[in-house]
Amino acid sequence: MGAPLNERSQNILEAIVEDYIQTAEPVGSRAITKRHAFDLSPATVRNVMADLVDMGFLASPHTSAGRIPTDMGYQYYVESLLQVRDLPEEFRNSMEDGARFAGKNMEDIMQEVGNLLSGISRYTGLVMAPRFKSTIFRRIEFVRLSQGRLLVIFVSESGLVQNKVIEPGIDFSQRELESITNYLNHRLPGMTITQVRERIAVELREEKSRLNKLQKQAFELSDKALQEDIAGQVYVAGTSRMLEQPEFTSHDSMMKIMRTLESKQQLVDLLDSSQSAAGVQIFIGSQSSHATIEGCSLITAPFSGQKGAVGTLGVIGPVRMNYSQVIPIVDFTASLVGRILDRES
Amino acid sequence: MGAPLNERSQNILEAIVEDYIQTAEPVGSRAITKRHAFDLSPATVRNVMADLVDMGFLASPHTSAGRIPTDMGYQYYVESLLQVRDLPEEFRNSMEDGARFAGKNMEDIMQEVGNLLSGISRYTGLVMAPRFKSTIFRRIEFVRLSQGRLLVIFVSESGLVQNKVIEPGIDFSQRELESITNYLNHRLPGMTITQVRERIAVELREEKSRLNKLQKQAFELSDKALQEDIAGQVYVAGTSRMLEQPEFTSHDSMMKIMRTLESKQQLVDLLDSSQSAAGVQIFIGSQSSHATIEGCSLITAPFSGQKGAVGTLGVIGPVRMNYSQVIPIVDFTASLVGRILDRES
DNA sequence: ATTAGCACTCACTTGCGTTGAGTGCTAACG
DNA sequence: CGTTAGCACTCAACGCAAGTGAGTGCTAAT
Repeated sequence: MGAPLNERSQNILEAIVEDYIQTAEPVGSRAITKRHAFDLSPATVRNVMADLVDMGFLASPHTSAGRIPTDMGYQYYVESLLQVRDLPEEFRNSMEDGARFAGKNMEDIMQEVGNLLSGISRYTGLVMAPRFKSTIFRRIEFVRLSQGRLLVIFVSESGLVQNKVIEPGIDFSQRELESITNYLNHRLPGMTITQVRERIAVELREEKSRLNKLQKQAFELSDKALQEDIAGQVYVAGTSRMLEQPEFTSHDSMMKIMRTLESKQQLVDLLDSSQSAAGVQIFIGSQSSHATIEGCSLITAPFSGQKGAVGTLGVIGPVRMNYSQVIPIVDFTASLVGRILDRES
Repeated sequence: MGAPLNERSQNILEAIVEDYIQTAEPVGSRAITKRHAFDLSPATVRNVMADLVDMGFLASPHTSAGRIPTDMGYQYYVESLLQVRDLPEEFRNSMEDGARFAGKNMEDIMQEVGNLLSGISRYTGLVMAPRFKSTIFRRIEFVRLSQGRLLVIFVSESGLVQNKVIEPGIDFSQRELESITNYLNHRLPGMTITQVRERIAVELREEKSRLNKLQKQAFELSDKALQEDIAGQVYVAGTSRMLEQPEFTSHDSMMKIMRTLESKQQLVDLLDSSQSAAGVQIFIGSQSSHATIEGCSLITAPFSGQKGAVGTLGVIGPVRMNYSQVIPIVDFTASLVGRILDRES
C-alpha cells in the first residue's frame, strides 16, 4: 500500500500526472521521454509504468492506450510530490483588487468571493457563509408584519444579516417590540448565538421570578427566534466552468454535476465536513464520501475572522484538477476573507 | 403576413406544433394523418404543409425530413390556436401545498416559488423579487459596524429585507443611530422608497433651517442609504432542467444557456421588460430581443400585493415548450405570490 | 379538390479495411 | 543486471461505401 517509490518512479508518476492534468489524454511512454528530459528510453519508462499500474497508481483505459492516474495516483501526487507554489503576485493583486468590497453587504461579498475563486481558478467556486450559530450576536430587531406575525432580523458581529418570520402566539405591538428589542440589544451582544441561547434558558429557568413581564417576554421571544439554526447560505459561482471540462462532456455526467451544484443542501453537506479542520483540505474523487460528485475533487478551506465567524470556501472541479494552482488560490482566498470579516466588524 | 389561414390549415398547423412539442422530431405527413383523425390522405396534408412552409409557419431541416414549426409558427399557434386550459386541480393543490411558507422569510419564499415553478412546469423557473424602489417603506435600522462603517437594514411593507453597508463620513455612535432610527421610523412608513427619497430632498432643501441637528443628520444619512436602488434579487431554480431538453444537447448551446442563467444581470434585464405589463407575457425565440437565449422561449408574469411591491416570475425553456401547460402555471403562480405578499404584510 | 402512385432525396446506420499511437515481450547490449 | 532496441500485437478512431427508410414533391387519375 504505502509502497516506497524510488525517485525515478516518483519522477515518472509526477510527469504523468502533470501531463494528464494538462492534456486530459492518456499519457504514453514516448510522450514522457520527449516532454521531460529524463535520460531514459521509452522502453524503460514503460517498465516503470507497468510497475505503477501494478501498484495501483495508474490505470489504462485499454491495452493500447497510454496511462492515466488513478485516484490513488492523484493522492500520492498531492501528498508527496506536489510542491505548492506561492500564489503569483499578479493573482494576489487581482484578488485584492477584486476584493474592493466597499459599500457591499455580506451577501454580495460572499458572492463576489465565489466569483473570484471561480474566475482565477477557472473551476467552480463555492462559498458557505458562516452558520449563524457560530457567529457573535450583535443586534436583534423585531418588526411587526401583521397580526401575530413577526419579522426577526439578526445582525452578527461581522455584519452578517439574516432574517426569519415567526409567529409567537401573542400579538405584540411595535412599541412593545421596541422595548424588547432595546432590552435585548443591551444585554446580549458579545456572545455567540449558542451562548445567547444558553443564557436565555438559564434566565427563564432559574430567575423567572426576578424578571418583570417585559423581560420575560423578551427572553421568550428571542428563544423562539433562535430556535432553529439558520443554515449558512451557500454561494456557487461559475457552474458553467464545470461544463468546460472534457470529462463532463457526456450528457449524463453533466446532468449529475449540475443537479448536485443546484442542491444547496448537498453543497452544505460537502462543505460542512471541512468546517472544523484547519487549513486547506483536499478531497480527491471517490475519497470525498459523497458519491454525487463522482469524478470530482474538492479543495476547501475554512475562513474565520478574529471574532470567530466560521465559514468554508472552496473550489470544485474534475479529479484531473490543477492542484498546484488551486491549492494556493483557496488558501489565499480563505485568509483574504478572514481579513475582510475583521475589517467589517 | 397576417395571411388568413383556413380552418384545415389551422388544424394541421396546430397538430404539427403539438406533435413537435411532444416528440421534438420533425413531423411528417403520414404521422399526422395517423395520430389525428383528420379525414385526409397524407398527400393532401403534404400540400397544406407546403403552403404553410411558403407562408413561413413551418420549415424543413432538409428536403426529405418532416416539418418543424418556425418561431412565427409557434407565435401563430400561441396567439390564435392555443386554448389555455385551466390549471388542473392537482397542480393547484400541490402548489398551494408547496406554498406553506410559515416561518420562512422572503428570500426563502422566493426561492421556494422558483422551485415550485420549475418542478411543476418541468422547465427552469425564474423569480425576481420586487425592486426595492417600488416597495413601501416599513422600517429602517442602522447598526454601527466599525469606525465610520454603518450597516443599513431596510424592511418593506411586504416583509422584504435588504441591507447594505455605507460609509457616511461621520462616525455615529450606536446611541445616535438609535435616535435617528427612531425618528425616521416614525416619519417615513407608508411611502414608497421613491417617495421617501423625494421627501428627503424636499426637507433638506426647503426646511433646512427648521430642522435640528439630529433631524438633519437623519435625513442626510437615509439619503445616503437610499442613494442607489438595490436591484431585485433573482432566483433561478431547476437550471438542469434546461439540459434535459434535446435541443440543448450540443455542448455549445448548453454552455451558452448555462452562462446566461448564471448571469443575474442578464436575467434581470430579461425579466425587467415584462415588469410593467400586466398579465402573462410570452416571448418566443428570437422575439425575446436578447440574443443570449437563442432557441429559448420565456413566459413571464408580474406579481404584486395590494400594497404595490412588484416583482416578476416566469419560466424559461426551449422554444418547443409546452405553452398550454406553462401559461396557466405562470399565471396561477403569479397570483399565488400576490396573495402571499398580502398575507405577509 | 383530393388522392394514389412513384421516383427521388438525404440523414442515418452498418460493416469493413486502414491507420497509428502505444503497449508488452524478448533478446541483445554495456 | 539494469537498460534498450526491435517487433508483433492491440484497439480506438477514422474514412468510406452500400444499404435503409422516412418523407417529400410531382403527376396523373378519380
